[in-house]
Amino acid sequence: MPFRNSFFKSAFSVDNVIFGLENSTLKVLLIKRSEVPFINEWALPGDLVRVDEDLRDAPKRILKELTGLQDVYLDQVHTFGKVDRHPLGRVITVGYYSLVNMDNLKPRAASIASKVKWFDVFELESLPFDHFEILQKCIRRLQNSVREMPIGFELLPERFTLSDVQDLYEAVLNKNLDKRNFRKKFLSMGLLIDVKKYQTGVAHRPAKLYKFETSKYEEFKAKGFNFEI
Amino acid sequence: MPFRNSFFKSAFSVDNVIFGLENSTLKVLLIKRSEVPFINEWALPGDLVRVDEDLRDAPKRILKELTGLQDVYLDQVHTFGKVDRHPLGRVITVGYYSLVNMDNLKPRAASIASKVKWFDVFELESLPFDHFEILQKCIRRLQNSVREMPIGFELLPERFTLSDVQDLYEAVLNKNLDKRNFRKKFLSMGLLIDVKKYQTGVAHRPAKLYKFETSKYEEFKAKGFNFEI
DNA sequence: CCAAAAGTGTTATTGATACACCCATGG
DNA sequence: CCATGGGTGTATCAATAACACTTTTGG
Repeated sequence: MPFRNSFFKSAFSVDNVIFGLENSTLKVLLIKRSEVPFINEWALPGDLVRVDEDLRDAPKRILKELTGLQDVYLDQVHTFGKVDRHPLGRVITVGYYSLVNMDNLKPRAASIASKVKWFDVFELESLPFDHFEILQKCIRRLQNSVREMPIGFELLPERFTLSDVQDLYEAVLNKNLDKRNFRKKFLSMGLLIDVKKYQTGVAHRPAKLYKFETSKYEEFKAKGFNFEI
Repeated sequence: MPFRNSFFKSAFSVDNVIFGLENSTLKVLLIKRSEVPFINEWALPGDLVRVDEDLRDAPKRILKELTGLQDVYLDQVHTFGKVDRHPLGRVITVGYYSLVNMDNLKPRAASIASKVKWFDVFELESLPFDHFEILQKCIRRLQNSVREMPIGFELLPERFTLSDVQDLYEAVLNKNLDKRNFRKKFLSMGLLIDVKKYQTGVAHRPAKLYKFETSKYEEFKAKGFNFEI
């Protein structure tokens, strides 16, 4: 590898932890690498930050390449900079996580990858580079965020039931929550709008459908809402 | 400036927000820059990360150069990467904050600075580069940390009174707290050891002295203690 | 009529807030 | 004896946690 000593002595990259929700399970989107090192292994999607590109635009670009999505929730989590974290040179990487709605989403292999695939977050046990550590930090950050603010609606379809929301919270926190307490608390926040419709075609009592009140959400975000579930 | 187009197309740096406490006021250590750009202006101490240096070691190095201190509390806060944040080239910077005990501490001008000086955190209104933004993020991080875990003992002398602790919290949070409630709550955590001594030479009833129980602290940190004041 | 998930209230416990006076010392 | 900060307890209110049964639909 001529890498370390040639054009590229040091560089910065971003790595993206893209979360989705499927069957009440928290998923993460990985790519099958088409480049050395770790070619053909499943890893976090990432790329070098271009010299004329704002740092924050790099994860946006990757997200758009892989999913076609723009304007998704995106949060910077931590920067990883061990000298030997990349076997081919000095690369400091900034870890971001984002939340996307998996409905109608067909991630496509982009230039950086030969394949993309969703994986169960809590079943992964290792990843190349320090990607496993990055993933763990992002999970913890997501869990903390979800506890203190009503985040994660990005993971739900446009109209959803209260049980969907609870499933989401249980998937993210990876634990069960009390139904009555959850509903009481969540409804009292006034973030949900009753759309006056019900589920159809389900083999049980159909649930009320809600949508999400964006304006209230922004208000809460602005003054740092304290949400503890 | 030949900077932008010559050896240095892009680089990463760290910037350090070093907090101290003096007269119940939260302070931050700034340096008077001895280099372009912004020569002779007061700014956060920072430096490029060396190619063979772990990211986390860079703020440690700076801290040691300026204060002689090692093993101080250090937390990575955020990475700043606007294309134009540095006028001479592309520099992405990682912001760290640390907490140091100002007693017996004589910060010295190091290679990066002609002078160093403590400033009142809440009186600063602007700084060069995006340092003001970095400072603000670090303040918020410190405030959140202090709210949810018993952090900040690094800012106190080895033996202190309960009022010292309250002063610390008030300085960090920049607001007044109820004395009885504070004491009740703080003592109930069991983090303080009564050293069975009292202040001397004060013109009022002398206060009990405490020291800090490190083992309990580590225990709390490990399981993510929930401290809300 | 059975299976499945939706929906609903009350009680007990815990934690948060608000608040005012006496105590020990130095000067 | 005065000024200064140290030290203490209670009552109210709000939030959290624990807990079980009825309802509506499809098959």
